[in-house]
Amino acid sequence: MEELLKKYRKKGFKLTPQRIAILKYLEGNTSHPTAENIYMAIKEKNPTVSFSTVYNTVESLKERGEILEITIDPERKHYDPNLNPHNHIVCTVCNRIGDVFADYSGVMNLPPDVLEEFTVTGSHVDFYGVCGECRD
Amino acid sequence: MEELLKKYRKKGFKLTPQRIAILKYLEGNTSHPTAENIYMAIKEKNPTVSFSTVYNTVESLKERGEILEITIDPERKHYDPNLNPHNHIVCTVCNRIGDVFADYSGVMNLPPDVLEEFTVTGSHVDFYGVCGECRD
DNA sequence: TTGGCTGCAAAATATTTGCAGAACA
DNA sequence: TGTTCTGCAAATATTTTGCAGCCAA
Repeated sequence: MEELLKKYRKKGFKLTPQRIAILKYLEGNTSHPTAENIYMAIKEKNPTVSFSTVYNTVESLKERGEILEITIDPERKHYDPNLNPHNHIVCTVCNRIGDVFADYSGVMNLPPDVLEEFTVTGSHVDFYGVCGECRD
Repeated sequence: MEELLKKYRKKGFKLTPQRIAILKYLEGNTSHPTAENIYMAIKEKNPTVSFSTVYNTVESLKERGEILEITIDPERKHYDPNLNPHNHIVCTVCNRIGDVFADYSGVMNLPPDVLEEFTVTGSHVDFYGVCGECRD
């Protein structure tokens, strides 16, 4: 845990109690939380934390490349602290997001007309489905 | 053009002047417009159209499977009248969305743990890049 | 005729921002 | 000590909704 804080201190990321709560919540978190999820989870132990601080902090972490913004749910942004290349599957009923660890790097072959118009920097493969809990 | 209206009439989709304007604007449109784009484009010739009507109509068209909602831009929803299987590439500078016509159906191979937890219904491959105009 | 659509306005939801005070480095 | 962060509140942006009147079928 101290490892985590040391890492951010070293990078010049100012550590306030609110930020520490956010970082601890995100560390190893695979639930792909929204800003509201983070806010709710943190509020329990840190009642004074504000929504602005959560938004400001995730924005800051996103800019520093410490977390990823996931654009798979049209209703709101989700965040993912797992920087290892992986993909996502979203339940079309409850919007829960799961991880998919598989290599789809082969899909980088693009038609010439696209390569002419765009300098391609990356790709995402997203999956859609229905999760076990929603199958009933 | 009359083909277009006939098609919707046949499906029991009530055709008002506002809806006709929206359908004509979307027909063959490859610009992946947002609700605002549609509203702005239509307002010129149809000054009384309201934002609600645009939202209601695209929602209705989406439910009927006549257009697709694109979730590639975290800031807003885009719509695509092209129902043929294809993918998208988004410019990370100006958010412009381009079409990618290529077959990536091979990516449907998912790890067993995911297949156990989800009934997979589909996949999307999205690309990120910088478009010609933003390269300067 | 009538059920569905429109437009207005208001509400709901998500996110951003200005600013004065607080606090980390 | 100074720069950055926090919290509040207000602003902004996107989308949805209630409802009275309208109109396509």
